[in-house]
Amino acid sequence: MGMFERDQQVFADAEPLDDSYEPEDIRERDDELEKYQRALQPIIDNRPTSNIFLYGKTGTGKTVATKFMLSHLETDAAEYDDVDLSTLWVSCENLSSSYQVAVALVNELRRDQGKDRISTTGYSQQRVFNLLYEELDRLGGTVIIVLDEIDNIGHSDDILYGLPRARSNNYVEDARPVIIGISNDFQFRENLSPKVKDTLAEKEILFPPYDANQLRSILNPRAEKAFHDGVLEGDVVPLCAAFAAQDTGSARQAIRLLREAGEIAQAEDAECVTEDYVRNAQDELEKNQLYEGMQELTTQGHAVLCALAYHQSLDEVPIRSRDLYHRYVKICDRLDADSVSERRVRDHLSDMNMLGLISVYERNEGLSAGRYHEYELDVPLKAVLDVLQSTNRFEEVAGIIQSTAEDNNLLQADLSAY
DNA sequence: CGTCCACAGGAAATGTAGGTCT
DNA sequence: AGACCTACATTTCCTGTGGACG
Repeated sequence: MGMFERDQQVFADAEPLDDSYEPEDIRERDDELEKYQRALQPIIDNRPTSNIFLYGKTGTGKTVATKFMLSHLETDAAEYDDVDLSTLWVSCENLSSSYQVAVALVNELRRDQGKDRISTTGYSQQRVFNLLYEELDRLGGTVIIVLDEIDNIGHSDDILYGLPRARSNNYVEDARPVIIGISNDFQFRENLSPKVKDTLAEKEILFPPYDANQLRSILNPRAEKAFHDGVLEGDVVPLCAAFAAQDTGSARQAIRLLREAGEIAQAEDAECVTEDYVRNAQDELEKNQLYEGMQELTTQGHAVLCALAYHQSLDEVPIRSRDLYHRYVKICDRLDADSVSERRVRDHLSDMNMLGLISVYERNEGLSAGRYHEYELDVPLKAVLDVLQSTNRFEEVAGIIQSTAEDNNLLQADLSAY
């Protein structure tokens, strides 16, 4: 008997629970899709088309709706000889500036030609823009440019200024760029420079978070395909929907939860997926997220975390940033590592707060002691120490902290909670 | 009601490491 | 080789601010 056997007790076909799955119809987004369609209609009519911006948190259907609309648009456009349409999709997930987006666009446009990809540094911005206009012109016709997760470029929004004007400024002659921007961040709109704002936000479509009912309606058809009949207990889908709704309202989160619950059930050779598996899945996913968050910190981040863990092990929390900084410097000295400025440590602390690793309390004692923040771990000390101990550099220090914590009986409660 | 503490956090400068072009 | 480009972490400099105190 092999170590790996095919085991299909629970899943019939896990694909509908995959992140990349594209359902053939989109549920609970009728109004948004209708708006979207109206915004794209001029392309078929060969009329000038506004740029479109989609806003909404992750997992609210922006990307999936766009893929859906574009694939319909492409098939329908093919029916008309005088409509020349191409689409271009760039995810800005790892692109932090207009420059990088422009490079990515050029490389995407060059992909099917034999031409070389261009490098991500070295050229001047104008040069990259010129290359981009050149490629666009060669393509010609209406070119839909989807910039997914565009908020990643932050304040550097030159490309959003340049592209929409490329035609009116005669940078391109044969191409009509239409930009579809997708943003997870509401505030992105506010932070755009004014000259960009009015051109770009011509048509805006808002994707609000899903509520529990909507999530159920999204999950049900997928669940039906993914699992064998009768495997899912009645409460499972509603519970996944409820967890995701009260947390983020994200369909992605709800789907992951459902899949994880199924995987746990399958791993345990269970006959059916019960509510308990959903709860386990929720814990498991949360735990993974925190572990990953901690592991991906830089050495400096680890040192800051280590300093906080030290104070936690002495039960000296919450601790104000000044004292934490002193401890951090001592730890760096001991590890023979460079230490960074207090300002930079504040940034690391703020990052870790965003990740949900630590909690911040604002204190204010007026003119006697001023304003300051106090910090404490928001994850079990044991979990932090595990990560640090698996990081060469911190192995020894983490060991010392662990024994201190044991002396003070500060680890037991953690283990049961984790 | 204004003052003023001690830091939070914004903005810009700096340094180092990548690259292209002529 | 030297001029000139961006990226990214960090430093430097600074303005903003909530509430206890007077």
